[in-house]
Amino acid sequence: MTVRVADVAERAGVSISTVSYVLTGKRPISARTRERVQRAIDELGYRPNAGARAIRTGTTDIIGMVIPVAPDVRADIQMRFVLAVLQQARSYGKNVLLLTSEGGMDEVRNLTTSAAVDGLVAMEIQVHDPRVPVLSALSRPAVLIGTPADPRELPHVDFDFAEAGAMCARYLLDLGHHDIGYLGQSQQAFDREAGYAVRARDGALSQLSAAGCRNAFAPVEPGPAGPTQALESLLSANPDTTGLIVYNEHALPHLLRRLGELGMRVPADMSVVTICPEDEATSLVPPISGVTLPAAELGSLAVDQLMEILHGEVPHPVLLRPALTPRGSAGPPPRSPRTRRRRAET
Amino acid sequence: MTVRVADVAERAGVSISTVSYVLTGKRPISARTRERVQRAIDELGYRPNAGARAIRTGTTDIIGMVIPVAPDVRADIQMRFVLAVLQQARSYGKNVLLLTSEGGMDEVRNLTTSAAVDGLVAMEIQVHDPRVPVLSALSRPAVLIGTPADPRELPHVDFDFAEAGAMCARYLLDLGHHDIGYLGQSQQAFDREAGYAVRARDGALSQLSAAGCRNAFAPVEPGPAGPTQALESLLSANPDTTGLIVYNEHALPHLLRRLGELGMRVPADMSVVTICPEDEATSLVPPISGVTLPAAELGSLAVDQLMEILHGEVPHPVLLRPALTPRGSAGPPPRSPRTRRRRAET
DNA sequence: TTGAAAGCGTTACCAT
DNA sequence: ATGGTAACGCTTTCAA
Repeated sequence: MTVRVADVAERAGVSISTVSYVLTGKRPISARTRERVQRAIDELGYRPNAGARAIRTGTTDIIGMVIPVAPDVRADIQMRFVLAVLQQARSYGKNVLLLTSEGGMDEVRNLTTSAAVDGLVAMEIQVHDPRVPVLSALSRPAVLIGTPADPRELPHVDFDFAEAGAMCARYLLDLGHHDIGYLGQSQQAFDREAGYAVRARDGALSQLSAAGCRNAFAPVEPGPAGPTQALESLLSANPDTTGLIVYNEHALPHLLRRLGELGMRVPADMSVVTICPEDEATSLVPPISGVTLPAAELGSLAVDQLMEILHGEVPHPVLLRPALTPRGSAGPPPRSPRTRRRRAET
Repeated sequence: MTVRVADVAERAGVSISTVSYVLTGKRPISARTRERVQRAIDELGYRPNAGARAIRTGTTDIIGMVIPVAPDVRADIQMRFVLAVLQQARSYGKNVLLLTSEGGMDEVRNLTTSAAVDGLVAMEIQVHDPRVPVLSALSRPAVLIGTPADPRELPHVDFDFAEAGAMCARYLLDLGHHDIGYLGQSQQAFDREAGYAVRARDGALSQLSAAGCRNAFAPVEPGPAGPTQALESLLSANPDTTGLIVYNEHALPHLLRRLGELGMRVPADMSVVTICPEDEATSLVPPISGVTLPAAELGSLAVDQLMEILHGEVPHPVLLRPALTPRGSAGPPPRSPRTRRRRAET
């Protein structure tokens, strides 16, 4: 039924170990022998048994990817990370086992202790993440996508969300805006201190405060009403708001619709900048200026870093620098705020 | 370094086999012995080595999930299937290895032949899918999410997309519409004959034709312009169109915005029904009536079916029946088509 | 109710 | 350049 090395060896007329060495390439084999073995392998359709190999080498060529299933995490954003990790893993000949951290880290611990995975990549890291101490106590390396409070705790790759937020703020400030609102992730995300959510907000708000400018912040709840409510909250805190920083992919379409309903044109009456993946920003009407979230790159780098560690190297921490791409959704503030408000209220 | 059964046995003062039997529960163990062994396991933090177990039992407790990476497949829809499969697999104590079928099925074949997975779930099945013969030739069972041309080829679970399309059509027909357009998936999806895309469209269009009603079809390309162009194409084919069937999640927000720009109110001037996951439909403004796509249920059922097969049972094919939920986005057609068109053209 | 020992299919050390 | 064989950690048959 199942083809083993012994079958290949017999057919090729060589010893078992020779077949193994042909497979691993760990010692020189004469061209003729290799060719004969290869033919036997092809003819028999032989593939080395994964379990047997794992037990000998202590390696499974499987990377575990720990994803949370928080209901407020946008599935498509999450999928970008997963696909990037998957693709990069495959480029190293590794496979990806998908793991949920809901219901505790027991499953992750089990799979690691049972040597089912060579290493781990974990995403959606919180500033004080209870999973981080668990991960660093494991016998296999783990790389975080995101930065925990103590950055020395585990190797990680991240995007400079604080600078991304600050960059959005400076962009609007440089355009002459003085009344700027920040629409962020859901309250839940802030409650659990999701790194990206808090750092982007703090980066933006501290930049705005430093410029002595009036500013307000509102989280955006999931659901169609969330963006509308959040916008309302910002406008009632400061009716003269002329610029919005939006870091919430779900919010953007609803926000733009709502602005339209209020008679506010983008960017004539309201400037909008965002932090989100490039294609999300360009697929909106109008396209939204902003900082590109390099989801795929982060996933890819996390795998690179894990592979370095597995090869015994000491990885360099990675913090990707943001860049802002203008797409025409932000301009100078309107001359007369009152005019704008009056029109909006009609 | 690594804790083995022998360590547990020694600590508990029993034999290796006793420890193993405590673990597998395959033979009666006295309460006292079991307790002692369990304590030793806990104290040592022992977990059975996955590779060693796999080599003995011929089972890895890993399910492979084959996903395509077609650029026109909505990532968030795909993620629903993946998460559902993941969650259901875990309820059986199984783990999920994520596999891409881009670049051929070699990887899938390798992992199966090397006994790395116990079985497979494959999604995004095309009517004539080159992956299906590969999957049915494997030594491990595979369950499809979707129906191939020859349904006997492999076990599968599916949603009755033809009936879903027909149901949308009948709903609009019953409301009195006679001029109905169908906005479908991307041309790519139709080119590769993605099961859901072609069956939903054919189900809807044949129902419309049977009712002797004028109808038109347009695929919707990805990108912000796609929905607008598709709508234009439908309206130029039949300017009197009063009802739209939309099976393209990406299209809905842009479509609604465009209808607004054209001065067409939903449902007063244009009725809209859709096939999509429930939360997508309810998170739109206005909420869109339509058939709920049971993505999570399909993923879950696929795993159930795979588990049945792995337990030696013969699975029953599953074809979920659609149901239409009214949400107010469809109503009777406007009295005078001309009036509507004139207003729209202003 | 428990123990001893024979494999499972591979890799890699020690030979030749 | 190639071959024999011990070992990896576990499950399970055979014995007691």
